[in-house]
Amino acid sequence: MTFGKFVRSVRDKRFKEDRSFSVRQVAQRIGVEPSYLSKIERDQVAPPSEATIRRLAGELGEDADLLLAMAGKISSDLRNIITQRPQLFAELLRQLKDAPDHTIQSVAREIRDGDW
Amino acid sequence: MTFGKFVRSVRDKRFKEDRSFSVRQVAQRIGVEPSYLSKIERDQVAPPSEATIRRLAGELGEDADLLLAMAGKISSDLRNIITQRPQLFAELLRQLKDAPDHTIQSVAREIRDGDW
DNA sequence: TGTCATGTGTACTACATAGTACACGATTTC
DNA sequence: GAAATCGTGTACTATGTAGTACACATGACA
Repeated sequence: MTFGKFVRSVRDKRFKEDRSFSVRQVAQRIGVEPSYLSKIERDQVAPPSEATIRRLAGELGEDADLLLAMAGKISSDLRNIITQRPQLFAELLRQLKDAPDHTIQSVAREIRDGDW
Repeated sequence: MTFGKFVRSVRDKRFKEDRSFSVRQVAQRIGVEPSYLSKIERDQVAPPSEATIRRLAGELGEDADLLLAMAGKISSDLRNIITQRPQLFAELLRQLKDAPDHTIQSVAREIRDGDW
């Protein structure tokens, strides 16, 4: 599923129950031209900037990290975390590349619970 | 330390013992114009592309992830790892943001040793 | 049946990215 | 002291990013 198709499918769903989720009105609320949002949803142009993706995610009630990932981007706060200690995080991420989801989850949970 | 100053300091050190580490010769080996490398080293232009940074790191014997981080970039393979499972890795990284180095290291080691 | 909102096509723009090409004066080397 | 090598200044370019502005045809609806 491309970025555009996903956004369109989500907005369409919202639109069915709330007429304020038209291309025009959503575009206005997130601060872009309707024709631009239309092109984005049909993958006629590349996904928008991180800031615009965030506003779109907020408006549609979707996870910003997920939308950013679909756009091939990484949240700038995550980039900052990594660039602070690049070698450490590079090694960790490469180790976790093929780890099952539950492994990553339990590592995160154990860190959060302070078991380290 | 900026990207440019760091590159210059490393290349200068190599140059002292090996005359083939001049701006001109390094530039030629990594496939860019000498004037461009000169500008990079004096921070007169933004750091080069990921591909060029990788060639430069290889040539200078420095860690590519470190040089990329100094350029404010993230290795594309790491970006791929994250965008495959954005929510999972986003949570993990935010948990690890303020963790001490040894915590991140021991997590990586335990994953590698299969203790999960 | 006229008006109103809808989605979209076309044309254009400003700024960033990632460099090249070439000339110049200074320094080194033979 | 001529030739080669050095670093750098200036000018230019192609492509990508992130959009705007406006017109148009279509369909809803009152």
